[in-house]
Amino acid sequence: MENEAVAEILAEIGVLLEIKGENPFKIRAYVNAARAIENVIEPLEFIIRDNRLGEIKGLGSALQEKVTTLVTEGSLPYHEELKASLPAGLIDMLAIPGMGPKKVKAVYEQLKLETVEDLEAACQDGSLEKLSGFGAKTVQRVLEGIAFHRNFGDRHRLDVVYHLANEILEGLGRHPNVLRCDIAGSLRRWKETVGDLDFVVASRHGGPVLDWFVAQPNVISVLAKGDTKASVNLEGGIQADLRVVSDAEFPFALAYFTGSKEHNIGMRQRAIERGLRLNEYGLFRSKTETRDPELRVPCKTEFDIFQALDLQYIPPELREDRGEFEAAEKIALPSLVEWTNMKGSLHNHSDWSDGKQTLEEVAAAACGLGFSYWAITDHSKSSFVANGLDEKRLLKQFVAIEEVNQRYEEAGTRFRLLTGSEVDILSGGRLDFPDEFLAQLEIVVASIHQGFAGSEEEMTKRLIQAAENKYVHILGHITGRLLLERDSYKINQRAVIDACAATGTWIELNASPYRMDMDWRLWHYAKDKGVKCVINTDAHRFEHCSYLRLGVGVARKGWLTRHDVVNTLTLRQLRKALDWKRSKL
DNA sequence: GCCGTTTTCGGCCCGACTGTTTTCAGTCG
Repeated sequence: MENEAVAEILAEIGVLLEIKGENPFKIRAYVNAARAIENVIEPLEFIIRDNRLGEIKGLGSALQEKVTTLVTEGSLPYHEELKASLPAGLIDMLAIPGMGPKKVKAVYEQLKLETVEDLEAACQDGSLEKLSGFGAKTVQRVLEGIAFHRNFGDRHRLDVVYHLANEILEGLGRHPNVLRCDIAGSLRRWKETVGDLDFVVASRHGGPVLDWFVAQPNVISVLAKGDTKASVNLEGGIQADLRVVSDAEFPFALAYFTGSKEHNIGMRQRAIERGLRLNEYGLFRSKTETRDPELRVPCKTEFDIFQALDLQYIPPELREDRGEFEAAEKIALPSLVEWTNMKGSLHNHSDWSDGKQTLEEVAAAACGLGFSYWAITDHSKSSFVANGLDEKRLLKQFVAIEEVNQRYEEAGTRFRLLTGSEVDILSGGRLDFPDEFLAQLEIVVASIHQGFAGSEEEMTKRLIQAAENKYVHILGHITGRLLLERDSYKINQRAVIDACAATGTWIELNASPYRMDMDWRLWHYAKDKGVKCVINTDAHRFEHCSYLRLGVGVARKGWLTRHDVVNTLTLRQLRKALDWKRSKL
């Protein structure tokens, strides 16, 4: 069993224990263990083989035993028994705002409610309201929560929230009572999907700012509004929270609400070790004081907070408690890739297959955005639904691309379109074009678009076989996942990464907000193995050019630097890099 | 269930808001 699956099961045990009303610290031990395993770069299988499981912080003897069982047996009796002892619907109930573990436990034990549907019925027939600890308002809130959940998922793609959040931020910035403001939360950390939007504002008079916030035209309901914070639901089912603090408190509040929760715990612990106390209002020279400005260590920005805790500045993207503290102590954090480092995208479509724009339009858009090159990698012939190109049409496209490039050259512009294909990896692992033909393409991206139902072994083998082809430069969206819609097909990602390392094949970070594939959590492993990343838009229309910016955010989250990302190279350097694998294998 | 320069027990991050309370538990982030 792979690391991610083990982590998922431990986290689920934590949830189940929560509903059971177990000791909260025992629950945290499971959640912590899940986190710790998520952060382990090496496959657990090898760690167990070498008897090194005890080196993972957070795994004591009991959890080491359980993890070993999971990895070697593929399941854990303790987990199975726990699952069998509680209706599965209770976990769904926990997702409803206002329904925490205590309330879920209460409705299960006292009203025998087992599903969200049961809960809804109990709201309507009045039985929930009679339960001690519940009242009319709670019932109302639960009903709204159920409806909300039914209409919208609880997470949102980056393209949906990115502009919305920045519009609100601009509005806050213009408000006369706002001194400073910023986006916090998982959006600032560039998670691939975002649960809610968080804003932090510095102000001397927060009241009018909160009034402005809850009165925005796209606010559909106000969930809470006090003196310093407000929560609203926005159109589209997105929750947004605003927190108002003083200017002196601002950097602390920003750091606190940026999270992650696990990172914050690490920060607090560092403060405690130094005889200090850290919260959203400051870093205090006292073990008990929580708000006294006299005792606050003066910090104008987040930089100062990290410095006060003997750490290099940790960029928001890395604040996941995945090794950033150890690196920041040694001043060894990577200098993360910047959006402005990007020179182009190596996986894009045109109206020759299922894209919307002509070659000329694609070139104009990409060149207009300041890129140096843009590869046209339309689908290959087996993707008939996507109007894939056969050899004959692709040869025609070469000529058309050459014509466009001619015009740019005559105009004295350096911009170039590159020829290529997103060639299908067929069910047996064979590619959709023969090698002799692939050799004529400047860029070959190999991706799976069909036969998703294969076993993990088969799917992994298909990708490895593609990586072993000397003409394939890049493996495209290796898991095939569609965020919030479709899970990955079964695949051993580490084995694929190993094969790419052995063959000099690059792995795509598909920057479509529907994909963000390969996942940021695996880039550290890939980077350690020396595998390069290509951040590609997979653009099908010119608005998608902007995906590159979202992809860079996620790449930063994967600890990647400019040197880890191929398409930061100049066109000349890129051409050299493209020849490397073909000349070597 | 984990952990230890306060090490085998007794801690484990912390504050705002809400609702149902007559002083605080539960939830959330």
